[in-house]
Amino acid sequence: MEIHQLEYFLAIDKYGSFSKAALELCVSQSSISQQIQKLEAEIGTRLFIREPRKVRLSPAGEEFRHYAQKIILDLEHCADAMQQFKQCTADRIRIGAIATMAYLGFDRIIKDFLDDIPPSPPKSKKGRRTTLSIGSANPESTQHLFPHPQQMSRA
Amino acid sequence: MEIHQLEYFLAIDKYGSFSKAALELCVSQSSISQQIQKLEAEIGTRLFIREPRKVRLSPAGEEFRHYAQKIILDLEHCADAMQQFKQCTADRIRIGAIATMAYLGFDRIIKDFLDDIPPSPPKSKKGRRTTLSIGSANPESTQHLFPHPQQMSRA
DNA sequence: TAAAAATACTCCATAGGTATTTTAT
DNA sequence: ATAAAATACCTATGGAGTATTTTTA
Repeated sequence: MEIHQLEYFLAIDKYGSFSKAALELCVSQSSISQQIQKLEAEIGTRLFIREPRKVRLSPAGEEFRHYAQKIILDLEHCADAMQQFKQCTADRIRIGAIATMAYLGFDRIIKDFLDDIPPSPPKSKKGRRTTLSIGSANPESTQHLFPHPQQMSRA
Repeated sequence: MEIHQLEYFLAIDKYGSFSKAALELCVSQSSISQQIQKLEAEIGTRLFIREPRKVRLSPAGEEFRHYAQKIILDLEHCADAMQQFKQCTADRIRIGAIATMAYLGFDRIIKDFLDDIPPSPPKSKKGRRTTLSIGSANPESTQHLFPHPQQMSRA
């Protein structure tokens, strides 16, 4: 039994459809189908009754839903509770895109986003500042809009 | 976050050691180490404080344990609850072993086990009976101690 | 210096993808 | 005839293994 199988199960129940659930979860209908079959094989019975236009829960599925919801909810609570301990050892996110994206204002969107979030505290020697660079795959032509301190010229 | 990571986490907490947990779980110490690092990376903080002779929970780990136990317990309850729906579409288990195993009475052990469990109901046409065959990899020399009905001679 | 964890690789099982077929009204 | 699930087949991510190195009381 896997967490993603529980998530797939709940999404199918929510939409009454394997394909709708696939769209919602951004995975293929085939993957959903395979994972549910695997889950059903492990449990030893069908969880869904397949009808031509929709799927509904079998009695076993009804029972299973109860647990699936509880477990997924607990996982969320767990993730929430752990937030307070999260240590932001800031690293760099590199976003690659064709030049047209900058022309369309993609850089502006990112800069505005960065302006919205609180600046990371420049405390520890290991900690890094949030920075933003826009450039091409060729490092030479990269414009460092918000260069790391070490990379800034001493001018 | 994965279920096996929660299980690894709890085993380490139980034994105060990555290696002991690995033994208990029948996986390598390396796998335990990797999975815990992955989990810690996802959560954003260390769950264990590594000391030379033992590991203990960090404050985040203490908090995490609470959730991990709850989730694993729910998963067990779920599995238990689903037992009642299990449809035993009996299939065949093939156990391969060197000839010496039969000499040592392995076949007897299995036969005694089968005698202990209730016979599967020979109801549906798809249902199969529990059977036991002892033989070599060469099908010709296989002794069918409990052959399938179809395979029995008509004598 | 000796234990235990971390790391560097290698392998392979399997989740997920695309394309197609089956199924049931 | 059609919409949806199942299946066949392929790819690639990542879990697990072995061997080795690092760590610290």
